[in-house]
Amino acid sequence: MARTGRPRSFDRDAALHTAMLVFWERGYATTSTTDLSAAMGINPPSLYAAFKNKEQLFREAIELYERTEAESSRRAMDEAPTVREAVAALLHGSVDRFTAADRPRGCMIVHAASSCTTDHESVRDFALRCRARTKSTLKARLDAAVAGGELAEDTDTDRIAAFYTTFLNGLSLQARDGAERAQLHELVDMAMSVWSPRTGPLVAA
Amino acid sequence: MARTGRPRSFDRDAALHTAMLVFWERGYATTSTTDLSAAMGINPPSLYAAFKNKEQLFREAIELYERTEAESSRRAMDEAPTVREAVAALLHGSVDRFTAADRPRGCMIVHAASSCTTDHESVRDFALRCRARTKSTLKARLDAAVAGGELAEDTDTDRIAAFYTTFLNGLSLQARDGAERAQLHELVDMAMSVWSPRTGPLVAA
DNA sequence: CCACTTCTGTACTAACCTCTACAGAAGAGG
DNA sequence: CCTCTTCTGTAGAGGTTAGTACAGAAGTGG
Repeated sequence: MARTGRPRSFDRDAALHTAMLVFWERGYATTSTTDLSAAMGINPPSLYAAFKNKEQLFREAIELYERTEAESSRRAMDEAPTVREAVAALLHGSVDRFTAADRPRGCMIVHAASSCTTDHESVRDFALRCRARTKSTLKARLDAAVAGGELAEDTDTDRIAAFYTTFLNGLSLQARDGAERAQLHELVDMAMSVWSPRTGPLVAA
Repeated sequence: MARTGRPRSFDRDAALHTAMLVFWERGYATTSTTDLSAAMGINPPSLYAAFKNKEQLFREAIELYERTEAESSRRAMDEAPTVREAVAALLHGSVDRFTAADRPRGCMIVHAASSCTTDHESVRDFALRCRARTKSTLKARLDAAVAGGELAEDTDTDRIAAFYTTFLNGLSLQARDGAERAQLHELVDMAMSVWSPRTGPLVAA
């Protein structure tokens, strides 16, 4: 049945998208609801009616980010013919996203995490789980390659996933510090040189 | 001549050290002067008289951090007999510092940076310059190795320094997320496997 | 002892924070 | 048209922020 009552005067999805950009740019704790309501063009009561409160709005913004931004990395990985190309696609794709001209630099989730303190533990934990998901997605792709015979049976996929996740986080910080896109792509090439076909990345003793 | 007037009732250096730990743990924007004055055991007027304001206190805290923490990395690099060992010492030493039980996890400067927004541009720029210094210190060590014939003449020292700096920032985030010290050391070993003696790290096309 | 200087605690300001009460506006159903 | 529901803008409550005015305390120099 149709909803009764006065209809909402703004597009909820568009407003959420704007909120995502503001949080992405400024982090969680350092973004005020005044910033948000100004950027979204919505007065506080409407904002709270539509999104409950600042924390819920942030969670929805993160979920939107994962559905759009992070999903593109995931798809690039799935479409790559080899594991090595999958990892390269993840890293190079992320560099492109981290340095896109029309969006804030770096990864929203990496940035959000560091702007949270012990005061916002639930938000912090939420962001932490999101970051852990990136690593496990990568690990799953590596495990599939082991299962498919593309990587040696004894490959330490957890360690490799941790290595590239760590590097990826570093790239996000560099991007936020203003590093050139081309330089970041070069760094990805360097990180990929850890890789040797079939045996997977070399692991020093 | 001796200073006249009522003497200060607290140890300024000890108070600054405490402030450093609080900023390190909580970041800049997300630390309130109330947090600081409580942790330091000093009432606001004394705090402001001794350190001028929050921003100046933060700058002094960063400088103290650099003099103590960052300096230990620098010394480890200088004492290493080879470049490769110097880089390894920098990374392994940083991992130990990032996961020390009696201090906040990760790098204070990396953390501080992300907790700053456009509102605190002067603080942000200050932290940015500090991070750039880490890279140039590393680059200087690599350049010295080239000059001394330890690395090939055409080694791209800037790129190598950028690579390890990026990785180091990633390690700081992992440490803050609660990664095990042993695992981080393993990741460092992986990053070092990019290295091949004399020619320096392999750089893929 | 006294003047002078500097620090200390109390108590405060002005601005900002997240969030909301309330009255009126704008639609749907009858 | 009238009622009922839900949204909207104004305006502000209650708390926290960075920073300070002021009176008194605690030293030094004479």
